[in-house]
Amino acid sequence: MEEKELGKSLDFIRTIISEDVTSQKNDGRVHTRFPPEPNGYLHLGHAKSICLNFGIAEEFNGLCNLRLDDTNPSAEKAEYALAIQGDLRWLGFDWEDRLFHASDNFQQLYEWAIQLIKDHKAYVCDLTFEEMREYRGTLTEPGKNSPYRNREVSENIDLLERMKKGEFEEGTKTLRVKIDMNSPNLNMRDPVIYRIMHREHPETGDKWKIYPSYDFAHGQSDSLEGITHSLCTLEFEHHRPLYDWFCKNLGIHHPQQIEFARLNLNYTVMSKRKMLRLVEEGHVDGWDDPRMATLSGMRRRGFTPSSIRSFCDKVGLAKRENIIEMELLEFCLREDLNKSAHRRLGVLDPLKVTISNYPESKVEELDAINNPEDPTTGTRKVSFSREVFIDRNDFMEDPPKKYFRMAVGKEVRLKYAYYITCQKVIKDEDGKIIELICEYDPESRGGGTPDQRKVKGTIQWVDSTTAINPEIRLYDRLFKVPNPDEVEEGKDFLSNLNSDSLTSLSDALVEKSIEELQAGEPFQLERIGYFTLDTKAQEMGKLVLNRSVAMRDSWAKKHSK
RNA sequence: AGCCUGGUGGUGUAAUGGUAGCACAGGAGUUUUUGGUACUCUCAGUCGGGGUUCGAAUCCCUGCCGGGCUGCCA
Repeated sequence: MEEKELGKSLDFIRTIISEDVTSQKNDGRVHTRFPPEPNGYLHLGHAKSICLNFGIAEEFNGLCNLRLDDTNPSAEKAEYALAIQGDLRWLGFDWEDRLFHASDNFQQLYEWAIQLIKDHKAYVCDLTFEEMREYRGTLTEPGKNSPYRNREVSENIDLLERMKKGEFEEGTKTLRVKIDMNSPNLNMRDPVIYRIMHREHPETGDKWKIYPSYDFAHGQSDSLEGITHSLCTLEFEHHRPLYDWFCKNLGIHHPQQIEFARLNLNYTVMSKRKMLRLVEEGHVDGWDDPRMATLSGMRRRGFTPSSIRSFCDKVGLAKRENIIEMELLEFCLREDLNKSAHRRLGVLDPLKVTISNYPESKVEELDAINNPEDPTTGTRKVSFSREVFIDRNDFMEDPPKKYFRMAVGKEVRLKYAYYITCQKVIKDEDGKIIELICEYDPESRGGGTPDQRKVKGTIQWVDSTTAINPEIRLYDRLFKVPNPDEVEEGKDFLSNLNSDSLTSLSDALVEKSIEELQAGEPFQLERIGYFTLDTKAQEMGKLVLNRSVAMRDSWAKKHSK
């Protein structure tokens, strides 16, 4: 990652941090953290937070921790914790030996709860869910104090200890903190800081029967880890007064919470809840479906870590709600892959071309450039013979004016091979074109002629004697509309699903060298797009190509209007 | 409804009282053995209304619009 250049304008968070460093707040130290809850897979929205937290740490010579925010064992699993670390490493970030869990602090949090009780600032409450809701008041009306609010310190301690031991049923008691039932901020109306949960925890097993809430664990974990700037998304804004309240009343190191707007991408969904529905109801192939905005899905689709980091850098950072256009993501991928991906030849919809003046049994090896953007990658051999295949849409019987590709009587270049001219079109009984009879110019070997004559069209092809036939999957946006949440009365986001988001091609032909590639390794099929081999298919011994993103196509764009 | 928060081209983001800039998208062109890439040019914006000021995207007032909050989720 490159350093932020001095003099470049900083976003509002970096501005705050840089001022703090200048004023020697926290002794000029910068320490951030990325704190996912291990209850699902990481997605692009997390990537924004990851790049922010790790990026800032690096730019300010600080540190960034990974913390698993595991305060609620009902949905959290070790499997997720592992996947999170894998995705993070894949993205290219390193937390060294600083992997922490909120659960590492359960004992300390418990002691702090006792301290709050002794300070008359916390109490055990017997109100049920329903009662508590009634007592809380509403957005416009104040709440009223719980009848249990003034229990004796000793009784509170006794009750909390028994809650901890598991003497009470779930939902029968909570530990609440005594703040202000009249506060306009509902989070301050005596929030619950411990609830009873008779549940195994992935880290602490059955040791605890009570678990701290997010509000009671997050700021304190930040504090214990020596975090200086606690960056989170906007919906935690109303929790900041609570965050501050705990640090102040516990008298502990007080990190600064700063909120930023979360990332939204059009034509997709970015919440765990909605993604979970897509997975559970079978609308996609799993969390790592290549159409999903999860990091695992994007990895399988063929996104590179650096393209995602570049994207996160470009989306900017502010407090206003935003919906980023998919085009920016695609741009970042193409920008990266154009420079790094090797080129290969393939045709999605093969059309046979017989070169009538090419010797029957001759097969020759031609040189093809691996990457014109990087000459050091050299060339490879591709075979050529009398019978090759081109893409069906590279031929037209009645071409429009500026059509540069093949048509009867027109000369085109087969890339890296020869100039050919179509003489004749062969059709089946239904009138479908099944073969083109062409003649080649032996002088044009390699794609150029001694007389330097120009051909406007250059098309890709594959040789019939060596081509292989993998399955090719093309992906489109998952939803038909930019904002899937915009729905008619009575419908939900699933009604906006794009039923054509996956297209599988079975007839495609590609050059043989592709079977030697590793899953995940990006390559370009010239003029078609960037691809990678599907991981899951490769594990099963099948060759499946996922298209990561199509090439920009200004011709198609113009002619679709 | 109350509280909090935010409004800059189509999208996103800068400018912190002094030339409204950058990127993506869109349009036009040059180069090209990818209708790709690269390069050039171009379109397009301060939510409305008042005020303060020599000067306002920026400060004040007011209206409008968006988002968040009534979990023992995070």
